[in-house]
Amino acid sequence: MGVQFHNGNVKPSLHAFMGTTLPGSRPGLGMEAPLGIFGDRAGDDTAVLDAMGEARLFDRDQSLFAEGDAANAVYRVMDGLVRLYKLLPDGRRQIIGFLRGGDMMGLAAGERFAYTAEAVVPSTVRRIPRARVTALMDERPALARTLLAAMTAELMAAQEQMLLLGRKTAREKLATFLLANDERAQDASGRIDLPMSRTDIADYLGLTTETVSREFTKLKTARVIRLMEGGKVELVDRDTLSELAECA
Amino acid sequence: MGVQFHNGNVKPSLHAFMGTTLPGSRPGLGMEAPLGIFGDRAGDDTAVLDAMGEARLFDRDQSLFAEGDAANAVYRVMDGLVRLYKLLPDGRRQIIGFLRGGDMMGLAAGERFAYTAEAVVPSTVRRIPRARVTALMDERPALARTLLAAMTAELMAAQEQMLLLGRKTAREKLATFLLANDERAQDASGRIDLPMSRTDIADYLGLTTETVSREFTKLKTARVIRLMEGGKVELVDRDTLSELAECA
DNA sequence: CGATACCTTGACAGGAGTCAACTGGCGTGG
DNA sequence: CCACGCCAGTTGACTCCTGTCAAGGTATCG
Repeated sequence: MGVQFHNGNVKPSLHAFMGTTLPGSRPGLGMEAPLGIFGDRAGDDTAVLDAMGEARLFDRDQSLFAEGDAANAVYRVMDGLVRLYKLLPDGRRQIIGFLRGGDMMGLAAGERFAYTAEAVVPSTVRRIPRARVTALMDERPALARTLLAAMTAELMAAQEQMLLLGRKTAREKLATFLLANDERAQDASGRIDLPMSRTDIADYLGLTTETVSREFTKLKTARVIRLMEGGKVELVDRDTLSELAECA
Repeated sequence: MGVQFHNGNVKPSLHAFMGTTLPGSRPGLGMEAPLGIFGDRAGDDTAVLDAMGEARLFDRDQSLFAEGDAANAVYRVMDGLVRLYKLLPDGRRQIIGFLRGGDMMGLAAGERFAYTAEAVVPSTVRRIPRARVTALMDERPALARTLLAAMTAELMAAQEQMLLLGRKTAREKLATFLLANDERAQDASGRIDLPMSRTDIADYLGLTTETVSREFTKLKTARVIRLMEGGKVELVDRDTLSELAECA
């Protein structure tokens, strides 16, 4: 008995993670800012931010900050991969985003962080004190617009993720995840680099490790993807994957 | 056999919906802006916004705009209740937020809206062209900060909702929902006004109508809540409800 | 090369979904 | 005014997708 697939429409997939990629910075790495209310005049204000703060290397599983810590700074991932997550009292974990090079975090926080940030692999992260950011906004009002555009993108991604978590099946979730990463994490040979564990993926998609593993296997058996060494994935049949993702 | 409850910690619940309540405006109705990076100098810039645009009455189930429409304006709910939702091609629906008086929407949009907005009950909504907002931001740079604070609150609520959708059980979801509304939708007698249907609640919590109804019944049988006429709910035992919500 | 962590696979269980019937309120129209 | 139809809500019976528990495989690393 082969894997049975639903029918569905082929549509562009969601493309953004929770991380705020500043438009105009790191061309080719960051996602494009939506051409909305704030994005129309986004300059390269981020070049200023990049020169600020100190870059630091975080080891695998080392935390940048924890839920409840005072939110005194914003962070910018230069290289590597960072996970953001929230916990329930009994230990259930929901990953709310993965951040890659060029992404920012910590902008959307109150006095204290509402989530924990950890390096998935050794990662270089720049820490920028909040006072610096506010001061810079005073100097350059355009920066506020840039940040608004970045937060817009982040919020839209969050809404897309709510649709996924609330209404998609396990298979649709994984297919959506793979296609989202197809746009963000392709290496030179067109393969997707997924350095995070099955548990991480499960906690991001609202599933268990076992279910993620089973769905990976089914996609592999159906020749839709190929699992390569080093956690890389090759998308063999993107059309089928798009159908499976049920993207709006 | 009575309803069996889990044990858990009593913690403050999530309190915000997807709507962006502008801090400083409509005291007592809007939620407080987090005292974060942008909120520290949020003035009453929103008074200016309130004077702009035209207020209009929308009937029950009438849409303000649909997913895919050009995002030419932002909207502010003056009175009533509005639902925001996304659809999958096959009709599955995820409500990403309910907006009450004082809430804004449409700030976080690209060229086109990524969700549909509909009045749940007859609602008065102010429509403010985007050009007005951008112009006003040029005049008053502080407005950008206010908007950033508002979007921060919205994003934090979205992340809390991701935790709910991805990791909470049906009972925990409903308990969380009731407590969230306890802070937002209390009437004079301390009861919660829930004008939306069971289907709306289900689509907001990632459940089905039947499951929502069953959990309501269980809470009622356990004397934790009382279902009143007119869609009102009285929270009899908030402590138990907090335990059930498993809020972090 | 052994220890450990991660992944995969199998067997089984259970929570939520599906399908269906029944109830009650409400508006409409005979 | 009351009957009817309609819709939302509730409840029951049953299904099934995903979770749980457990075992075995494989890669990594000291």
